[in-house]
Amino acid sequence: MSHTLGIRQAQKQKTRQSLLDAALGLLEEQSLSSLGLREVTRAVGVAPTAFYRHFRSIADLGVALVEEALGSLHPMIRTTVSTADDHDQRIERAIELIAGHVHAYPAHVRFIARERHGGVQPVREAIRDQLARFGQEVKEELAKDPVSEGWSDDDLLMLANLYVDQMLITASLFLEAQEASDEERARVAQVAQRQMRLISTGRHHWLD
Amino acid sequence: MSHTLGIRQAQKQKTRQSLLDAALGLLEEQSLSSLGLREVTRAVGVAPTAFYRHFRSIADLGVALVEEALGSLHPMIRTTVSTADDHDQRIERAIELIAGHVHAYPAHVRFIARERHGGVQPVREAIRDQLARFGQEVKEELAKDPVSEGWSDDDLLMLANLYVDQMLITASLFLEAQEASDEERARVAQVAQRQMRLISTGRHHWLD
DNA sequence: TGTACATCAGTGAACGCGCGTTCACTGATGTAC
DNA sequence: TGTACATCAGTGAACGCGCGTTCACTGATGTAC
Repeated sequence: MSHTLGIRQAQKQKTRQSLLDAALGLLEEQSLSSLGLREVTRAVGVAPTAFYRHFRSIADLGVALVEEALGSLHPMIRTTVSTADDHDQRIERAIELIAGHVHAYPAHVRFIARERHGGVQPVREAIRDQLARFGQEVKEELAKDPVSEGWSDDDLLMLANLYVDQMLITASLFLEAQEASDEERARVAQVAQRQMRLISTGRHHWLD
Repeated sequence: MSHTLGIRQAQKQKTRQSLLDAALGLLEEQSLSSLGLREVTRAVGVAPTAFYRHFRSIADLGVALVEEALGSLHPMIRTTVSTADDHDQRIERAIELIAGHVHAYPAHVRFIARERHGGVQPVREAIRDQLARFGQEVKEELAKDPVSEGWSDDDLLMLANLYVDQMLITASLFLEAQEASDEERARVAQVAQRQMRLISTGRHHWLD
């Protein structure tokens, strides 16, 4: 049978998760650097001092949120880049995947977009590290594609990071379009698709 | 002769500018949404209440900072995009211009990168509006280029916004590289140049 | 299974502090004659 | 040029409030026998 946590551990994890969830909710309308510890505990319904049983500080909680928001995305990104479809179909599915993710986890996406250049250094660094990993992973998948024959390692990474940044921009545009109409969302998808296609066109003629 | 402000008006503008400068300095290490009014007035050396003679709120000051940071950039961007050089030279000069701007106004650049997705809505909107203007202006300049023959208006704007986003990403990378070595800055410049060139390559083959 | 002790997640009072905003004020600058 | 009044940028005291952090605590859960 699977390892079962003790009652105490299970309850602790539950409270910790509540703190993360509450913080994420409160961050829809402010930045991490202005989020208060008491604000978070109040939202959860525990004493302010309980916070310290789980995190050293708000910055520490922020780093945990980065892991929660990006940690599980690595396999998803790998498969999306590597699937053996036609190139245009691959782009289309990538955009759909981003739209779906933004729809399912809008608060996480907003958090990453906001704190990527935000005022809390450890959180910025955690995001930068995760994005660098994405870049490496996309590069590795791109390297397997026959189109990449003759490409230098530097150029593959350059292209991979271009794709990663483009994904983030697209996610942030979908986020803005969330509260708008279906038409607006479709428009965002179409523009994002054509930008990706233009980059892809550049890729195919890079060594001309 | 030019219009001279009264002593009172001149002094008022000076204090206002001091508030903006002090705020920008304090924002190197935090976000606007956590910046305090008293913090700003303390840094300037005026009473907290003096703040209200110039701005309704910190958000209001933030909007003024957006104008200061981006307002004067419009002509600069137009000339950079439109100059009649060789395409590769144009890219090289654009990257140099960004590097120079980041070096001359690091705090302004950091402010825009940070608050573009930050926690203060009016500021986010002001930045979005300015960037949309940049997009339009770049589009208009691109339209004059013979390479754009046969392009739809939508596609021109799509490309223009791709360039604008790429400029911001590059600026933000230069900012991170500011405190690092010359080599690091050169590496950023090289990667940025090749990304721009790849986009440019896609542009030349878009209608193939 | 029952008992005696250890652990530790969450409590609640207390602290000193800086916050944003109000208000009536002052005194230098501006204006009308 | 001089005078008398108006304007208004900046002041300083006061307010109520929520903040982060400390501390000794409680009582349910865990562990050893």
